[in-house]
Amino acid sequence: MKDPANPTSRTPEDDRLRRRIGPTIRDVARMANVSIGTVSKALNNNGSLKAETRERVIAVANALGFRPNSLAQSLHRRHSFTVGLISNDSFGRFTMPIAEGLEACLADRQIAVFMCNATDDPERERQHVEQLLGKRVDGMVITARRADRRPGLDGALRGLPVIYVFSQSDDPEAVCLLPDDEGGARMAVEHLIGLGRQRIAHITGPERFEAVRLRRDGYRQALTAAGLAEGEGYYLSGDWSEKWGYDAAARLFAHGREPPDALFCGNDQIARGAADALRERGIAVPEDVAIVGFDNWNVMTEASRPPLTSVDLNLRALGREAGRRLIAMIDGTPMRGVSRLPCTLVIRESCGAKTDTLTGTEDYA
Amino acid sequence: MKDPANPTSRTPEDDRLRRRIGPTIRDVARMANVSIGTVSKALNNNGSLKAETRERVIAVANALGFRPNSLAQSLHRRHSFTVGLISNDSFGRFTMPIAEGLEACLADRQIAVFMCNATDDPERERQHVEQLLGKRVDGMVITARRADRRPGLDGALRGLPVIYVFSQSDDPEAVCLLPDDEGGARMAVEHLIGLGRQRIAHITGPERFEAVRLRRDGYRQALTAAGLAEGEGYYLSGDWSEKWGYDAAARLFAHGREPPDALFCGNDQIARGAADALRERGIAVPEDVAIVGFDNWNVMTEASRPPLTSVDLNLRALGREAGRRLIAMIDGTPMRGVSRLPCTLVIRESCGAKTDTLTGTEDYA
DNA sequence: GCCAATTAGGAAAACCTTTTCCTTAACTGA
DNA sequence: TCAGTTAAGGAAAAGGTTTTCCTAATTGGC
Repeated sequence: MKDPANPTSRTPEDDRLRRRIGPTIRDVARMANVSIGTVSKALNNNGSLKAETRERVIAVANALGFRPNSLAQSLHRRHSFTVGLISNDSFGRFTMPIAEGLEACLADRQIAVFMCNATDDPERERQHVEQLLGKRVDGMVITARRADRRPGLDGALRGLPVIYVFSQSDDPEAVCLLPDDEGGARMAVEHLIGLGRQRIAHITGPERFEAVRLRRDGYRQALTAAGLAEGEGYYLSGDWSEKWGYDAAARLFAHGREPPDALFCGNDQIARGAADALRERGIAVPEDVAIVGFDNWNVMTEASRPPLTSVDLNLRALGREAGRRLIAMIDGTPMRGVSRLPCTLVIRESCGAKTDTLTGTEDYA
Repeated sequence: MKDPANPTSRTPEDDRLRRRIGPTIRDVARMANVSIGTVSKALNNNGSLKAETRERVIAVANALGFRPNSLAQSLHRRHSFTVGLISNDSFGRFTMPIAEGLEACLADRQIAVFMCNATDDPERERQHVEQLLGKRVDGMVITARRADRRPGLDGALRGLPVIYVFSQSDDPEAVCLLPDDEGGARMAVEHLIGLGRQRIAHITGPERFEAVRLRRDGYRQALTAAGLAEGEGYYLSGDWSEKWGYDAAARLFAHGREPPDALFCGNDQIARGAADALRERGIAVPEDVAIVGFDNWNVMTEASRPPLTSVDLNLRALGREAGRRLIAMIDGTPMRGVSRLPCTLVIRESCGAKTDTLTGTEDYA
């Protein structure tokens, strides 16, 4: 049904197509009476074109609502301006702030983020990696893998920039970004010592978490540095729940022997549970016992009575930094090894100091 | 520096390139001694090829680790197998389960999800939409916009499938998917009535939220249907915090007049605050007063004493359904209007019934 | 008024696949 | 043996853009 009088006129059916798909660079070229190469040059501000031509082309492109096809651009440029984020906690409480920081950083550079949830299932992870590689992502971020470090994804992604955030890899060459749990704990306990506390107990989560071990180490370092002894039975490892905090505190204060004058807790839920236990026993917080939590999860810190002093992992900052490093790697800067970013101590009422915010010092491992 | 004896041999420098970028269909074709068309046919299982050829090509492709370039495929197929998700609560507590459900549904169909955070800023939203359109997404999901409905994004995305989840649009044609707040509230209150409660109060969040108004309506419908009157001062609107729940409960039970025998709360934080207030007054839950919360946020429901019965919004299911509908729209099925998905009542100890899970009936508006 | 140098813009290859159409060869049946 | 099918696979266009190379036109210098 082609019009033999005008063989180039694919306008009728063409137009209908375009309406669904948007105008292409050819449409702009035709309207502006130039070649498609010229349009490209005008829009990307290179080549040598008369100013008038450039402006005219741009005007036509705007009038038509032309939007360059990123897929075609990527195909040619060998960069997709796209990265993948593989989460393992089902987009949980930890992945969210990381994703937010990452996305904010990358969005500034016009890089979009594919979000995938692998739920710690190696097979799903593999599928996602496969898909992302097919889509030619420029880089990849892996977050919140479980304690048990799995072999890297190294096989498939030869040379592709990858960064593990809040998560580790077996590969010593891998780039990992983590919060400085040890430093954060040390800071919290030093703060308590600075407030005159001498008998500081530590109630925390399951030891299979590296974070638990690191926070414990930080706790002990601070005690040792101040010449304080760790009281008998003052280190209590359980699960991450309020109930455990409540029970552990009850245990600490039920004994006949001298009770602690401060509790450093492995997370805010534990801290809140402990605070509840003390309140029910008529032990005043912070007067009799100071409490410091970990995570600075405002749902907990603010609802706790009194509001909790807590260590913030700065996950948003972690995400942003991951974005920066990934961009650097994509731009060719070589990177390797594990870095830890400082935590921040957010002071509220439960420790007896005046409200403040203290940030740890950088401590790259 | 071309080898005149073998003009097609781009192997030396070519190979180095390939190593970074991976083999292309040409490499497979060359290795298998067939044309690229044949490779394509072999891998996509169409065209007419001898079984032996097909297998040989596939074997070569595997050996080379060939991974088709999605960008090139999309360019040709006019489908990118990609959708955009624009969140407005900074990947908050509500977006995440929705995203999880959506991703799970779409991943089954090999569709990847771009996640963008607009933080309720129209300008950022516009930028993200622009970027996504450039990337030629097949569809778009908008979540968790604020109460104040903003004009649709309708201008730019002529004809692109868009679905609003947990969020509304001015455009009456827009496809919206929401939880059935009203039905969920009705179910909760009917459940309390069924347990013999007669004086049921409702402590809830700020009235500017449509969810608050709908839950209140459901509450009143259930009372009316059972021939019960709403007690004087039994409806209390405040903020979403534990503190408000605590204060409101204190107010309800401090008065000289007859106290409620059940509390239906607008969210779990309020419910937990109320439970704390009652416990401190020596009022037994659920014996003296039954409590039902809303959101079924396990951090709250499980830490509350006793554990909270609560209405689950089924956000994961909402996300999955959004995925299904988006796929349908992409496949050409026309859709419009607002749908609401049923909530589920998760029964724990705070209401005095035996542990159970009840799902509301479908109720499409 | 002529040659060289510069400028403006076009043509076409390249990026990687898919798909349509076409050619060749082998096979079928008479 | 020959015409007519069918099977197998190749060639090339298409998809939308960027970039390199090239041509034509303009300018400047003498």
